Amino acid sequence: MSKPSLPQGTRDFNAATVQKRQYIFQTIRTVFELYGFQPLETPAMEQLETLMGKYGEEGDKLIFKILNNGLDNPQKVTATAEGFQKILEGKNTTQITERALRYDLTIPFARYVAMHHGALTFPFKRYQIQPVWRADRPQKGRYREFYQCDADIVGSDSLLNEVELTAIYLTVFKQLNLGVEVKLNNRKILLGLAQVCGGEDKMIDLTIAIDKLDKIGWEKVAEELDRKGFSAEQQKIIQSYLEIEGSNESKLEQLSRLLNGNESAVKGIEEIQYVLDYHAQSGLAKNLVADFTLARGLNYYTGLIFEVKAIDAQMGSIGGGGRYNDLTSLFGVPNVPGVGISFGVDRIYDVLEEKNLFPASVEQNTKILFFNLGEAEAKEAYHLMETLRAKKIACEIYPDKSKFDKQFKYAEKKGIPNIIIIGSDELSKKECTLKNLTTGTQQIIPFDALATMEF
RNA sequence: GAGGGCGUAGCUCAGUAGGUUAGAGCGACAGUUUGUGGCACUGUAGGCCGUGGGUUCGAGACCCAUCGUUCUCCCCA
Repeated sequence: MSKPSLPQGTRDFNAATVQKRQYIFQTIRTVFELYGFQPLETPAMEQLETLMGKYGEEGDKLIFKILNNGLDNPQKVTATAEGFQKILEGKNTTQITERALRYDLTIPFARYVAMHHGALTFPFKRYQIQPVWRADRPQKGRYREFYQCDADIVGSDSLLNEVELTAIYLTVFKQLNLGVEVKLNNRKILLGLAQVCGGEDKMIDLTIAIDKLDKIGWEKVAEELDRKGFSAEQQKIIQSYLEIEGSNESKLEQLSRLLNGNESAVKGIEEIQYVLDYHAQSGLAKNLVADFTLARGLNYYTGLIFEVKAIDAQMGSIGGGGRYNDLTSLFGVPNVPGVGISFGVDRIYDVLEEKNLFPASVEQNTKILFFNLGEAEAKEAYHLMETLRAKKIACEIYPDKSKFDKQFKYAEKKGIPNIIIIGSDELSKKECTLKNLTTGTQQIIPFDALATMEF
């Protein structure tokens, strides 16, 4: 028997970690509900067909596929062999795999809306907090199993939704006490730029190239644009576009001048302006940054796009989202516009941990440990615990009659702040000795007085 | 998908140019102390040196593969 191990990129979470993660989940969940979103859960696995082709070529490769059962069935050897042949040719086949682990929460949500659109009340607002799986190579801030927390609104074109979703970002990170920048851009602006520089069909090439700006620098981006056939004049516009700096106000103005008159860009600028205006008074507005280099890989986005970056942290984006006009048409139900955001809990955790931003209070534990000094004493302690627990005071008794030393050390290790000693003396006087381990002080408390105390 | 670093006790790590029986600190356990912890002292346990193969008279050290981990690229949360 070899040593047990975990699959690559997966983790166990100990008590302290779970509590800190719950703190993040709870913060996000509470804010989602405060904005009128309701929960949804979908299965860990989906039909492979539901997921394939939705995340681009790279994405397809990163989907965890589930091997069909019964491939070794002698009656199916021919079909299985055929299936493997197709796999080797790079094709997918239900003969080998027909299910896969979900890759994100947005596509399963779109599938859900498509399946139930007749029964849902629109606008439909749902939030979803579940793990997703990607067959990516793990590294810092990247896992093969990680949680996303999504909130989406479908069935409404209103920009008020974008306003609310950005407000959710700002509120959650304020509550988590984490400094962030919520970047805003608009696919309509990128489309406008593409129209001005070489045509709509080059939009994808263009966005991929400019998305790399902060990584490889303008020189390399220009090289790539050259390869993709952008003229010197077009590159000059793109360069000016990327060099836009200043306040949000000033950036929008510069952009407006640069792409003068382009209908799509004008619309995109107005939409960003709309969201910024709504937040102008809030005090959190300073964290909203118009960033025209933001592209986002998923090409189902059609309007405003968002990305959240923690300030002063070596970590990729910790959240992202945007508007998609027609996601459910992938599943045969057209004309359901939507907009959504996502929080990457695992990365948020890593950043909060690195910056030491978890409040001490998240590590909830036992408040009182009753020492075990024998059968009769333990029984009395048990009755007292019932009273305390009814008052929601977490307490426990050391299960074995052991030396003081051992019981003290147990309390210490678990970080239990108080211990109660009931020995034969106390038992006969109907009182107990309460000791605070942090201060070292102790007092005698009558049994009936215990339940009225605060811990 | 491409490339690099690392993997020795529960934890953090030593282990020189391959050479007998693989070490330390912390932790755990026991005792000094059968109703008052944290300190100290004494002692004890704990290792298929990630796994499998190879080179060698001899491998924890070298080679190959594999798994895990970490970092970079790609892409992303």
